[in-house]
Amino acid sequence: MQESKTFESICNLLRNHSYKVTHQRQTILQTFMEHVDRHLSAEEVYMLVKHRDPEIGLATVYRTLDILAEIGVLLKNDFGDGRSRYEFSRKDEQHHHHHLICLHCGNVSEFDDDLLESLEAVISKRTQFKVIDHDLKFYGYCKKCEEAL
Amino acid sequence: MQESKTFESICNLLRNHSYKVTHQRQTILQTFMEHVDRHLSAEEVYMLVKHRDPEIGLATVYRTLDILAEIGVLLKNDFGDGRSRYEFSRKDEQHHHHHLICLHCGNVSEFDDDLLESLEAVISKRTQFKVIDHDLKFYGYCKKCEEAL
DNA sequence: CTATTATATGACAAAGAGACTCATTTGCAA
DNA sequence: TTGCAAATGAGTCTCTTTGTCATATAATAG
Ligand SMILES: [Mn+2]
Ligand SMILES: [Mn+2]
Ligand SMILES: [Zn+2]
Ligand SMILES: [Zn+2]
Repeated sequence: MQESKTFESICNLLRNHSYKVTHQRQTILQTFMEHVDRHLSAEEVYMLVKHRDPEIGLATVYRTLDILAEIGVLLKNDFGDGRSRYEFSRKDEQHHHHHLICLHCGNVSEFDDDLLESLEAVISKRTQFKVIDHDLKFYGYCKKCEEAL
Repeated sequence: MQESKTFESICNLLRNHSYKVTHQRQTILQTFMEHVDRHLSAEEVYMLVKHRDPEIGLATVYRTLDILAEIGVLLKNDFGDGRSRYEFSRKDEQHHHHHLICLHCGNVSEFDDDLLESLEAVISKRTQFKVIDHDLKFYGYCKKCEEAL
């Protein structure tokens, strides 16, 4: 049974992993939940969070994002811009979506597809490599930038 | 007509892009050609190069690798270990291979497949995104590590 | 072959993301 | 309410990569 990721369920998830549900972690989580569709960096989260509670430190943001990724609430991405970017992990996706990264404006959009599952099987069969996960990114130009050129 | 990537042809490629063929660039290139199958970081190249010419500076290695990637001689990869890794670009591959990264020992192996070409076409059709390039990595365990666990 | 000059180089400093340190604070279980 | 392990914030530190600049050197013209 797949538990839906409400604020409360995530707090419980923290407790189940014996992490304390601190005021700071709640604020960071709440802030993140208001930007479900975005791919935020630690610094960006820090800025958003500071608006709600200026006392929170950057190190705490880094630590909290790490923990949320570790317990499966967030996904940590690397889009090649020199900083990690986090997004809310959808409750209903067994294997995650792919990313379309615009080489001009940096905008990140998404693409769903399960073709990679079969490719993982091919790899495990053809090579001696046991595949656990994959990461697929497409680089190109978004509609807006393509039209502007 | 595909020119084969000999040492001389790459020197000419540098000249054609109005880059000077300096002693340092030749040494770095020669060193790289002795490790065709590896995915070297700038620091690793620096160490190998220092053996042949201890006078070469790290900044020059960084700059040279950048240039060689820019003119298509090298490919710049990010395997998530916090540093860029370069490899010789094969003359005969229109679209590059994928990488299998071991989560235990960090070893990188390769996998050839052209399934992604068709996926790029699907994306360009289904979304408004103009795909230029892609990057596919698989994470898991290499034969050696899988057996040892 | 020599002079000219734009480019390249090496040493060093600096930037930027993120991890580490440690004194102080706080969640939470007893 | 108390006790204490865990968490926090401020600052320091590490590491990769880029920037600066005085000096050196390919490439080119004469
Ligand atoms: Mn996403
Ligand atoms: Mn490779
Ligand atoms: Zn764009
Ligand atoms: Zn391994």
